[in-house]
Amino acid sequence: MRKPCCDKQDTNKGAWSKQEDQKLINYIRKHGEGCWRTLPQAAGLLRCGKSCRLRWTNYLRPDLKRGNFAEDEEDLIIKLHALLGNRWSLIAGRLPGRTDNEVKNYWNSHLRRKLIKMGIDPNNHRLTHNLPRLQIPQDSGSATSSGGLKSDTEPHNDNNQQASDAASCLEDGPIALADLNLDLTISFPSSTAPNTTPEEKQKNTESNLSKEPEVPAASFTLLLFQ
DNA sequence: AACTTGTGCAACCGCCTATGG
DNA sequence: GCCATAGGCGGTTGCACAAGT
Repeated sequence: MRKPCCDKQDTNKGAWSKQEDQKLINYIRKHGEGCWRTLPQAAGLLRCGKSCRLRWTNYLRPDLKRGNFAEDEEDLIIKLHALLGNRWSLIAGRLPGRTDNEVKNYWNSHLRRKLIKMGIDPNNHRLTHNLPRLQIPQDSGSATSSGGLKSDTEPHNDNNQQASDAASCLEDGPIALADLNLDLTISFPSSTAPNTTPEEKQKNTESNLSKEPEVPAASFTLLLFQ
């Protein structure tokens, strides 16, 4: 039913060459972003529009930071992930110069492991029952779980001192998250009924967020750290 | 030196949503 | 309201390189 986004047999795949990059940069400098479907032909590229968009947004955009993530960026990613789950584009939206792909990769390759090492389940940001090294999950669903804010109750393991720096905001578990939720609920106009449950509030908050990604990063961050 | 395993990252795929006719 | 299309998103893959044996 749906047509492919491009004629696959006429397009290049795989890594981009310098010439291709240059063509794309030149074209976008001249004509700006947009109309990705027709862009490849107009720019003289044998790529599909999606590929061009991805290359531009993830790699060629001039405002990209690149390089290692700073500690405060790490913290912010962890906090936002606890709040938003795998909504990488939303998370990346709060990190100037970072792309969703970059954040996602960094999470999967660094932060997930880091949390696991500290004995924190990266999916729900709660302390795990056992000592970390005894239960490194093979996969834990490959971060497929939607959200990461499951409401399964988990006793707080007071003996586990390892959950510190990066996860410090989550030391109090659900309580800390609830505070964050409250802040966010206040920050966005919402039709939420006064006596909605925390879960409902969370849901509403999330849907507001996904509908209004243009909320200024600064105000969001401020609220987040209040 | 050769091989294996692990890691990081760019890119692709398929699905979902928004939009316009 | 329905349909087609473009754009966007998250999950996954594949490759290059590093580290370990």
